[in-house]
Amino acid sequence: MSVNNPEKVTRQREERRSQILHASIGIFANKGLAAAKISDIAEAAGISHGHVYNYYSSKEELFVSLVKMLQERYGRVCEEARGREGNARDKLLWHARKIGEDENALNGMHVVLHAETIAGISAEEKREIPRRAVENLQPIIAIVKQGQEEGTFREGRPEELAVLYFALLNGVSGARRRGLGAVASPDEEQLVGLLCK
Amino acid sequence: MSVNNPEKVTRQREERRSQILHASIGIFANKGLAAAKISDIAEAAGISHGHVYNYYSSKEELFVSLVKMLQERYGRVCEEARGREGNARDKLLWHARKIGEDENALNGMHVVLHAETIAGISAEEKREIPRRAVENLQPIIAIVKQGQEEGTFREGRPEELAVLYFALLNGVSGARRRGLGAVASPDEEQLVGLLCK
Amino acid sequence: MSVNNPEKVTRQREERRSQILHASIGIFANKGLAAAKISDIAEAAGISHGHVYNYYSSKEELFVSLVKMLQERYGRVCEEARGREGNARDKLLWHARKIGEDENALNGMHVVLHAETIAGISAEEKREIPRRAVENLQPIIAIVKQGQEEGTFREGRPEELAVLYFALLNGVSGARRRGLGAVASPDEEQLVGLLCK
Amino acid sequence: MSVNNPEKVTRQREERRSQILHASIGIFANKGLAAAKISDIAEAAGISHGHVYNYYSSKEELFVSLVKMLQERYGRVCEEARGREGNARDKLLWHARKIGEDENALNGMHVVLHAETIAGISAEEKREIPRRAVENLQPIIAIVKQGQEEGTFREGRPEELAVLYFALLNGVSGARRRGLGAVASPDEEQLVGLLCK
DNA sequence: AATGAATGAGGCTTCATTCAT
DNA sequence: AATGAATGAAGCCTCATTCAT
Repeated sequence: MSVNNPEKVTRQREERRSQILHASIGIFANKGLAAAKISDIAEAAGISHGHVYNYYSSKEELFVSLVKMLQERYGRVCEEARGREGNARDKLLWHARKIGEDENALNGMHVVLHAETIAGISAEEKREIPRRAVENLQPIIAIVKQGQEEGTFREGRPEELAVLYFALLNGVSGARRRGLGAVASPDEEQLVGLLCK
Repeated sequence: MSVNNPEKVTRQREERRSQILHASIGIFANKGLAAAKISDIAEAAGISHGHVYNYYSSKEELFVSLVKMLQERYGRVCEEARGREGNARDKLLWHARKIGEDENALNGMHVVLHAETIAGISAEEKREIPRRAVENLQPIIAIVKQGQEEGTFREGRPEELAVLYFALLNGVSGARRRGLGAVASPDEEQLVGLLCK
Repeated sequence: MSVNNPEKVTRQREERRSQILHASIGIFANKGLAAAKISDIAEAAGISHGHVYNYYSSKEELFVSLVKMLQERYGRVCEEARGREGNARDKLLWHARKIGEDENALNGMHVVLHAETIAGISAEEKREIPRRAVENLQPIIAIVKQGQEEGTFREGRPEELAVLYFALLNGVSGARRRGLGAVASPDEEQLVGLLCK
Repeated sequence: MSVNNPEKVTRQREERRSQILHASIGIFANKGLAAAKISDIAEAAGISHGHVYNYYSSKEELFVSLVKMLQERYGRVCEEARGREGNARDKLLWHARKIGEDENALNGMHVVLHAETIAGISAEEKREIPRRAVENLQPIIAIVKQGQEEGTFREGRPEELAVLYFALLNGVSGARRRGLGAVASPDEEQLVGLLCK
């Protein structure tokens, strides 16, 4: 069957690539690139370790593919937030909740944040990562501008507020990933509230 | 000399331990425990790789010692901030600047934040790390309480505001460590300002 | 094939373990645990050094497995000797010849004899080794008793004669392994003869 | 003082060499050449590890010196046994007891017996060791001949009986070094008795 | 003489990657 | 496609040896 249906073959191949990629998020997030073993990822994906190499030529390529996918996915969420109906506060709240409720997204941020400092990936890819990060910040900047125009957001350069928002998002997700969640786990409303007057 | 002066020998030994420890901060911060090579650290410390083992019995012990030292040092800064003269805003500003101006402190936060999720360290040490993290949060919580009493800080549970402050500190230091610093680099005044009305 | 036949896979795995174990006898006998290199053993087994670790988790585990196997095999020879038809002298002669003609058995005695004094193996295993050694002495003791009842063996506590026999077996095999074989190489008949009147 | 008395300096140097040599017997006997650490030996000798190298240029040289010393000492005991007054049985009994009561001598046999199979010593030294061993066997052979002439010893080639005696001596000392001593510990009278009618 | 800090060669072990099945 | 046996590069760690004091 698959022999006779090249389109289906391609689709199945894409699905398998995606399966491996998603299985690797938690592994990379918890262990980092160096400590993550291909066999860990294969096990999480439910395949043999050798089979991973039929889809990705190396651990680094898998990692870079993952980072790219995560950044693009995160970028789409940012774009979607900006494009929503309503005021800036609601947009940002929707964004924070969208990220906060998705464990993969939280883990993904973690993965991405460490990708740049990492050895073993090509220089070109290393340049792409912060470029996409800056690109992904634009919709947030736009939302902040809207909020300032609406008079609900704090004053200050929108870029800086956007970075602070991103820092909060990461910091809070990190705190949850660790022990501080037991002390206090601020919700998204508080988080977004900090940017408002 | 060293034969005749045991006190000096002990001190020199401590200095060498400290030298290795400090040399390792940047390495661990940039690469993580798994990717950091003992030979990297030895090189940064200006000694041979074998000599490291005259001071630390393993890479893991070195890492755990570093995390402990960094947490204690961070804890002292937090305590000192709380104990200072003046209002809560000034205390927190002093704290943020103290951390922000010290590259080792920033790198150190990064090291510590990833220590807990890491394999290869004893269960006991793993428990100690979040315990010390929570302990170190107490002075910040106290400052937040003071700020709320003074009427300058936002309302909300002090614990949650303290966690948000910590998240901001980390997030901003992380953003500086990476490419976002080029877009915008919020200063400490803005950072602390978010917690104020 | 291997995919479809789990029984065969298991058997092949056992065979490979056994292959490594047997290859290691000569290495350990000639060099001892500390001086024996995993790469020596791998080379003797005809595989790469890394592959050894797919079958044994460490050099020590391999060594302990070897000692255990050798003791059990030696024990079976002792049991078989006791269970044979005939008088005590013939039984012991058969035993001495069985051991003497098998280079692996001779090397094996050598390995086992040094296992107990060795560092780097677990306390439990260290206790097991002399226990099995004593257990393996029992059939010899029984043969000595029979010989004394038949009136052909020397008087004395059977345990002590059995230990003397064991000492002779080892000592003669050791002498052969070394230079004294050139001077004189007593045969099994002489060896067993010493225990007889 | 020592500056002014070169003879005394030489003597003290010899004493220190001897001290190290004797301290090393137990270490080498228990661990073997490869596993014995210079620091173990230095500790047993009560000096610093670096100081050992003021007396021996390498671990191998120390080991070879030890083996030589032990063989010569053993040779003197053999010679003395042969030269004693009395019948062969008493001579051999005296010999066995002399060796048996001296822990260093027992450990020493153990050291020597493994010296030949060991790597890391020069080819010339490797040839010397069995040569001295054969040389040391001569007095025992002479005693055996005397015993056969006296009619108290078993028949057979004297060389072979001497080798058997040596095997017994080693085997019994080995059994004592290990667990079999708990089962039975044949005394020298029994040991020598085996060679007699 | 005596110490122990320092070096680096070498062996153990892991795991990314390949490849026969 | 899928498996896992097999390889070997690379990093941890030990310890023989050197050397400044």
